[in-house]
Amino acid sequence: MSKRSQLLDFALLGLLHDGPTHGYELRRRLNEALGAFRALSYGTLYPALSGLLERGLIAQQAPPSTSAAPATTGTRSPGRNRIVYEITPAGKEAFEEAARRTDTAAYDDDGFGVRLAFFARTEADVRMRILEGRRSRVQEQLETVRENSERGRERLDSWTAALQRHGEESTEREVRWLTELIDAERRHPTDPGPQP
Amino acid sequence: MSKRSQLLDFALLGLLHDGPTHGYELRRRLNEALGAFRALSYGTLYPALSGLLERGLIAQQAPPSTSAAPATTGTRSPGRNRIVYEITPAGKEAFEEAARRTDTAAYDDDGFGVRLAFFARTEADVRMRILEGRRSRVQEQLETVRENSERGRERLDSWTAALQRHGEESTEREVRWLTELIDAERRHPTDPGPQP
DNA sequence: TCGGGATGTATCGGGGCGATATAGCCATCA
DNA sequence: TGATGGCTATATCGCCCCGATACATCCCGA
Repeated sequence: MSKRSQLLDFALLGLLHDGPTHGYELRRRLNEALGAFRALSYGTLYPALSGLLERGLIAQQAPPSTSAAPATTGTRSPGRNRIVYEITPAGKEAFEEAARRTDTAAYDDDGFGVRLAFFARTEADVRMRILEGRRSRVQEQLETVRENSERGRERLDSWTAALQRHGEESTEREVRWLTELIDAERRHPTDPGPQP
Repeated sequence: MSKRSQLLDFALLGLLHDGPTHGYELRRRLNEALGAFRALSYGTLYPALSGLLERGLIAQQAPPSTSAAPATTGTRSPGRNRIVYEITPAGKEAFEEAARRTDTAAYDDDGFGVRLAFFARTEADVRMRILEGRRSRVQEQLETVRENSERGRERLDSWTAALQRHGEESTEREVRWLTELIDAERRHPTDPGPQP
């Protein structure tokens, strides 16, 4: 179980927390929420769902037409054959527990976006720790980038320099953005934000 | 041969075009040039070098101490045993040819940074096509992101909205940055930039 | 002179991604 | 009506990338 797949499990459980849906819709929702940051491919989605199913964190509802025994995922024929999944109590528990964690995985490029997307279900103090952790992480990256561009200052041509400057400015922007989020959070410490 | 590894080959050949070096240094240089955009891991670097070696695009110089026959890469013992690579004529040719291409791979997230890093060895008209191709690609992404955030406007909480807004603004910034590069290129059409 | 940190090459397993196959649903139009 | 094509939907497979790890050497300071 890699960090990445843990993250994916978290995201899927979070989406199913809002109600039962099928795989295709889960992908659509996740890509909609994460937008420009991350996309999810089918080659990742369905194995992840199988894993969650095996561990009993989600369950599939009875298929509408086929009244026979719910076929194994493996023997099931592909095609437009909707399989609606729902979260189990164990799944809810796993999600709540994961939402309370503040691992370094919550700060890195892949992790932070997903965690932020489920902030509405995250406690206020955990939110603050994640935001601050992410900010210091990005600041570290900024320093590394600056050292790099300093070292190669003389050697690099104008286009490479432009690339580095753009990267540097983007990183600076992310720090400012995070600071704004943190300040807003401080002003309204327990505001869970507008929820559906 | 995937798009990605083609790109990596291009980058390695470009670096070796400046003179012979060893693997570790190649990795350092590439990460220095691409900075915040892309990192290169060892698990990717050495197989790529082996591939280039097999295809005769690069060659390894005789090791300094071991006077015996140059051992196969496989049987070679690890450790601090510098292997200096140099580009071959066939390698130079392959690089020049790749530098002339304007595939869609030159516009995507991974590809564009690498191509830009070697603009000094790219002809002016090819540079312009790549810059404009990249810009229209990013503009497409921007529209997709906007459609997404439009669709989920009512449903999403404030943090997810903040994430999307940040992504949207970052994409807008990239478009402006590319426009600046294009304008500068138009003003000085044949300026190859400051070279070492 | 001894130890630790930077330098350096190499491999391995896990798993994500893109492509592809399959196929039901639905609108359009001759 | 039936043929076509595009969207929805599940599923799998191979390529190859990444992170971790191992191993080995160099260099510097205490």
